[in-house]
Amino acid sequence: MTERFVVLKLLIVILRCSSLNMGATKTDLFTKEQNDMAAMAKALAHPARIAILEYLVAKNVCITSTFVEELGLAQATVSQHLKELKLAGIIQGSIEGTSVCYCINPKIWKQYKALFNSFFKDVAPNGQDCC
Amino acid sequence: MTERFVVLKLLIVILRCSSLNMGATKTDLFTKEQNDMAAMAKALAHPARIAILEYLVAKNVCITSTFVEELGLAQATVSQHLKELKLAGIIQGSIEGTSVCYCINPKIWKQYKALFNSFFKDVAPNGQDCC
DNA sequence: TTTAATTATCGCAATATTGCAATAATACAA
DNA sequence: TTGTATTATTGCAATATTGCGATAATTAAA
Repeated sequence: MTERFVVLKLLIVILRCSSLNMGATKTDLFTKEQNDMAAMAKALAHPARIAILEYLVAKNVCITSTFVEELGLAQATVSQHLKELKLAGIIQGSIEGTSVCYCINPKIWKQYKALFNSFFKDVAPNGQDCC
Repeated sequence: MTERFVVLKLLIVILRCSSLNMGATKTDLFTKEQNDMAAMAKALAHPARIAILEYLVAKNVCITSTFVEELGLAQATVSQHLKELKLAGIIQGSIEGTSVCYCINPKIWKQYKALFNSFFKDVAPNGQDCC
């Protein structure tokens, strides 16, 4: 009786989990705009990537080895963060000898700026309680 | 000879990993402002949380059960996302009977708006190559 | 062609996030 | 007090992210 119940529960768990993708974000529940907005935020969701972007905005260009010195992270780690930013489109790299020179992608940068700006619409400055 | 080498390598790995915090973000390498900016971005880095904020901006107030219907995620999952947004300070909840009524925290919302806006400084619209 | 310099990728371990069922906690009504 | 409705928390599994050593790939110089 109790045994049967346990077996049944186990089967349910197995069925549920074997239908896969457990633990991953359910992107299909949301609009493309919402998923894109979240993806943009994710690209900014690490202090190293914030630091990289701030540095590029201030200095215009920078090569990987300088980022490694500036950030204090291992070369492999920095390379990965740069890859993510490049994948998000917000920076671009051009090969310069044995180095790679990175800079902001101005077009995508402006898109980010515009989308974040329109996301943060003005809200009424109501009091402490909502309802 | 080879054996000694292997043992030494193992020891190095153990020492390195036992100094702990492996896999976690190295926040101490960055400024408070950079960590804060990344944390704000992280709060927005999920489509469900984007959807929640958009809904609140549009409708002003909303209770948990409505979010559950709107989002199509399980109640536990929605509750967790609301908790994260509350922890980030960007929303606030007030108990209304057996429900909890959520709304944007206008003060923090404006802070987010201002900080994202000042993060996306204007960049020169240079060409394809950086250097 | 060999060597040096620089960057990208692989493989692994640790931590973090996502999602949900089950259950606990809370507030109201009967 | 007991039951009902709603929300929060717990515990677990799956996936994602972070970090880095080792190594491969790429480019320029010798």
